[in-house]
Amino acid sequence: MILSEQVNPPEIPQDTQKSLPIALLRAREAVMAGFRPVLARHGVTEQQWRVLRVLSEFGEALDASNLASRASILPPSLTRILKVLSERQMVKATKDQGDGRRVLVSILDAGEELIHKVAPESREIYADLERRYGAEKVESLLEMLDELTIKLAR
Amino acid sequence: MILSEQVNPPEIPQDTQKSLPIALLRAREAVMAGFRPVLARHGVTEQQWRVLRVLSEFGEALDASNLASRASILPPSLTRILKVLSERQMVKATKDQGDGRRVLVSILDAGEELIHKVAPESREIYADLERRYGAEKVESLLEMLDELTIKLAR
DNA sequence: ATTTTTAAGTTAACATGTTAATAATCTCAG
DNA sequence: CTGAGATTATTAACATGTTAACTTAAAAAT
Repeated sequence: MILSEQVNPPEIPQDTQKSLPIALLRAREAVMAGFRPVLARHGVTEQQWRVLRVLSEFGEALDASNLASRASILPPSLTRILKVLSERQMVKATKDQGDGRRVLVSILDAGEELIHKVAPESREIYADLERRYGAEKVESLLEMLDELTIKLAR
Repeated sequence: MILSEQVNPPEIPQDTQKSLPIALLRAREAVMAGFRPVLARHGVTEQQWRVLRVLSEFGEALDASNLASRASILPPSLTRILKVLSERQMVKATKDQGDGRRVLVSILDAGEELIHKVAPESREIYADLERRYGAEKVESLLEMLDELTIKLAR
């Protein structure tokens, strides 16, 4: 046995965890871990869910760019997602009259139904999160994240 | 001109932005927007960079599970990433003697070189972030994110 | 010692992220 | 009115995320 043998490697990768991008990624994963099963049980992905939610909350048709921006999804991804959601009769995409480039997307009944079915469970997950982490802290964290996003958006 | 014409749609999707997962996603995107170009200029993706960084900081070989966990990358993704990094001679993967299931990954010279070339620019980006958002706030945000991650990890 | 169970990685299949190129349409200067 | 330039959406190509199935090897049980 050699005395100068190094000690066991540290369990905590200090520097790596001090990275803001990774901390954001891990936090997001931790939050979504509770939420994803609910969506999976209803047969939709997280991104499909975001698209439906934005459309439902906005209340009327949205063009693709706007929709992509609000749902934080890149245009190429949105194109594919809309293909799936259209086949499932959850949304409808039509060409804009007056501007042939734009595609107007609106939510259909099947989409609204899904929203209404998932919403209660979703609220429950969120409530549990606030119980565990603290509702005020959630609010505070949201503000800090928004501020960071805004200050870096240039 | 019709007077009852609706006003322009609001720029700010209130409800949608109150979602923690989306806020985390947007913040992460805002941070990475400054960082990604640096990595792209050096020919690596964000995830490849994370793998190299973990290996470099750890200082010795890591088995795949451990590496995946520390880099916040899922095992299937890691398998593919290691294939690429191995071809580029940036890492080396060998079977563990004594446990034939484990794969031990270590960083090679080309990998360390990349780290040393990118690190200065990386620090610069991070410094700029702290200038814009505030170094104390970054610290505070990191703590809150870590706490959230821990409290949800069950 | 053989069987059973666990554990570690990989592969498969599909969805999305990411960047660049392309297609289609609109705008506007000339 | 026309053609250059800008805008919107799609397509392409590759990388990663995500879950499940599968393979191999180690550990535990009988």
